[in-house]
Amino acid sequence: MNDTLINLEATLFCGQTFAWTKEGNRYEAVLGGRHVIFEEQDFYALVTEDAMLSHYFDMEWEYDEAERVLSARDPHLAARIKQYRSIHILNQDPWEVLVSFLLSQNNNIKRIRSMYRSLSEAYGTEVAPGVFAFPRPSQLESVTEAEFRALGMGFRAPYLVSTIAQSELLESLNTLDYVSAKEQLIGIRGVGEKVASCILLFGYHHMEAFPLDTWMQKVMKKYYPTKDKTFFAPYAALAQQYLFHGERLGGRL
DNA sequence: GGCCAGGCCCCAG
DNA sequence: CTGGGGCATGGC
Repeated sequence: MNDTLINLEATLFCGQTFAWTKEGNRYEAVLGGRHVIFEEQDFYALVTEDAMLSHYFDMEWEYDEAERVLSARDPHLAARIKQYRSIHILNQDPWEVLVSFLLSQNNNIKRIRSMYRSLSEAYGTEVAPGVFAFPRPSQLESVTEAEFRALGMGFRAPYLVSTIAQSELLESLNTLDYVSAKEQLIGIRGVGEKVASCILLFGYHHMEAFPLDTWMQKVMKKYYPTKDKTFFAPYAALAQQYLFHGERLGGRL
């Protein structure tokens, strides 16, 4: 792990998590009820001695090899990888990912982050002055649809209510394969193909996932009109993250 | 001040 | 099974 590289800025703000803030070179979030705050230059020392964070930041996966394989396969992707290396896929709490991406539909990343914070401040545990954890299912089980609407959740409010009632389903997904787990998730109201893919990728590290949102559909049409996710196998998810992030921030190279 | 956003549900053909 | 309208809200 000593020379494992990570692009913290891109990893934490490429749309896979909505939990982090950055001021100057200081990163801050609440992970597993724990207030995590560090300066960029202290990151590698921190993850070396902290197993929970090392796992969260996915410091042991084969990013070097994956970046090499993907770069060799396609010049556009190679340019994106060079531009943003090394984005990691975080190991997040499936519950937070499920709710975050429920909120994501017909929405923008800025406002998803704001809604994530609203839920935390309204129902989560305060772990430090003014710093709130994302609420656990038990903290939301008696919240009504009207209360979620009053908090600005809009048409997603009923999805939140029914999802909270089904949250225990997440426990059973660890042992399922990708296809079976996705079937289970799509059974939840408000969870479709795309959101289920995101949950399985960001919450369960299924690196064969390939979420196709509006940005990725543009990318596929523009650069890969005759291809699909199999072109990027077995690293489809990582390719997707670079292509998505690059398209959002950089536009055409 | 319209337009649009990491979609999904629902209903018509 | 495929296509397209509707949906709450706020950032731009």
